Amino acid sequence: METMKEPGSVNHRIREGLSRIATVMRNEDWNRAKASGLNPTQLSILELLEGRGDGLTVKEIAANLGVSQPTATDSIAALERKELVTKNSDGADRRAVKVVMTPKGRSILAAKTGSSVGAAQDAVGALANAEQEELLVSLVKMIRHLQERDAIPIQRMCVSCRYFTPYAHSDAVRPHHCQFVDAAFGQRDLRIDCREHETADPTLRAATWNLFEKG
Amino acid sequence: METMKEPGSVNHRIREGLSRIATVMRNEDWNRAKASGLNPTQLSILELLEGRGDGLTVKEIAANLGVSQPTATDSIAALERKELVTKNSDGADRRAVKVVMTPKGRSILAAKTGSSVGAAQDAVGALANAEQEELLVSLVKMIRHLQERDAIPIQRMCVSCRYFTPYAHSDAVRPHHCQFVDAAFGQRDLRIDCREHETADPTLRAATWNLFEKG
DNA sequence: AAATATATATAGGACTCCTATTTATGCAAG
DNA sequence: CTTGCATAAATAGGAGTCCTATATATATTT
Repeated sequence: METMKEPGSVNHRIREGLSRIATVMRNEDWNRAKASGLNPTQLSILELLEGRGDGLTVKEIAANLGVSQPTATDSIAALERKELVTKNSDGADRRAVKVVMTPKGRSILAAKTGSSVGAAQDAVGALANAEQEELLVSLVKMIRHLQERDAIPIQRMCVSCRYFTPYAHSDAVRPHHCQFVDAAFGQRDLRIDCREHETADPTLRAATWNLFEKG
Repeated sequence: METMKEPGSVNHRIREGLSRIATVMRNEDWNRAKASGLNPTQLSILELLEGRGDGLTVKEIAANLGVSQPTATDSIAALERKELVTKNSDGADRRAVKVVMTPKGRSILAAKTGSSVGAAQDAVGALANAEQEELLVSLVKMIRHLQERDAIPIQRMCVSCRYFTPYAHSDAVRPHHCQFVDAAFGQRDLRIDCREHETADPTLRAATWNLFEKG
C-alpha cells in the first residue's frame, strides 16, 4: 500500500497493537498488585515462583522478568522485607541462592488469584471462539520462535514439554495428548505456563514442533 | 478440560502469552531507547507526540501511557531537561499546557525510526501471512472493545476514523477504502496509529464497526 | 459571586532499573 | 595444588518511574 501515507509493515502494526494492549495489562497489574500491597514486579516474581517448590535462582528470575540481575536482587530484597520470599542456599552451588516463597507469600497469591477478570481478558472474551483459538496458537508460535533464538527463557508451554504429543488423535476438537495426565485436549487448551511442564530435549522438541506445525 | 491439572480459561492463557511477549518488547524498548540516551517511557512520549503538531496535554499523555498525571509530569520534565519537548500554553484553556516536540526531539526520533527490527517483530514475521492478518484483526477488535469501555484512550485506528469505509469494494484483497487518500486497501493494512486519523462521531463509528465486523 | 470541577504542579516516599565493581565460589590447566 | 578465568550474587551510586495526597490556578456552573 504505497498509496497510504504512513510507512510500516504488518509486523510493525502488530507490534503497535500488542504494545497498546500491553499498556492496559500493565495498568491492571498495578491494580491487582496494589490490592495486595505490592507492585507489579513483586507480584510477577511471586507468580513466577508459584508451583516451583525448589525455587529459582536470582539469575533465573532476572531472565524471566527481562531485567538485569541487580534489579532482580533489588526486587527480591523488597519481597524479603515483606517476608514473602526467603533465600535458601543451593545445595549444588554455594555461589547460588534459591528464592522460594514463604507461606505468607503463598497466601497472598492465593487471595489474589481467581479474582478480577480485568479489561484485557474481557477484550479477549469479545473475540469469537475460533479467533481466540487462532490468537492463542499464534502467540504460542511467536513465543516458541523467541525461545529458539534465546530471546526469552524457556517457557512452560506444551510445545516444549516432553509429555506433549500433538495430533495424537483424529478428534478435531481434541487432537493433542498430554501424557502427564494421560488425556486428550484441544488447541484452546494449550498451556503457556504449565506447572507439570518438563522440558523435552532439543531433538524431541524439534520433532514435536514439526508435528504441531503441520497440523 | 477438567482432566488437566491447571485451571484457567483460554482468556487467561492468552493473557499470559501476551504478557510474555510484552516482556520481550519492553526489553527491546529499553535498548532502542538507550541508544538515544533515553528510557522507554521518554521514548514513548516522543513517539506519541510524533505527527501531532498541536501537541498533547499532560493529561492526554498520562492517559496514553497509562500512568498517573503526576508521573506524566515527571517524565515530561525529564524530557524538558533534555530539551526534547517544550510546553506551550493552550490558547483555549489557560490551565492546560500543550507539550510539543522540539526540533532536537524530532531529530532523535528520526534517527531511531527505521532501524532495529527486534526479536518481537521477528517473531511476528515467523507467522504465515494469513495468520498475521488474523492477528492484526484480532488486536484491532480487542483495542476497539477497550475503547468502547473507556479502558484505553481513543486510538488512531481506521475503524474509529471518519475517513474509513469498510468493505466498500468487492476486491477480496483490498476491500476497504480510505477517503483521506482515496484508495482501496486490505485487512493487513489496517492502521493502529494513523497520523491522518480523525475520530468519527459515535454514530458513524458504530455504523462503521458494524460493517467491518460482518465482513 | 460562591461553589464546584478541572488541569497541572509539588511534596514525599518506595522502588525499579541501569552500569560498574566487589566478593565468593566453581572449574580448568599447568 | 595453585594460578587464573568464569560465574552467581551483592553492593555502590545515581537517574528516573510511579504512586497518593495536596496545593494552585483557572474554568464552569449556579
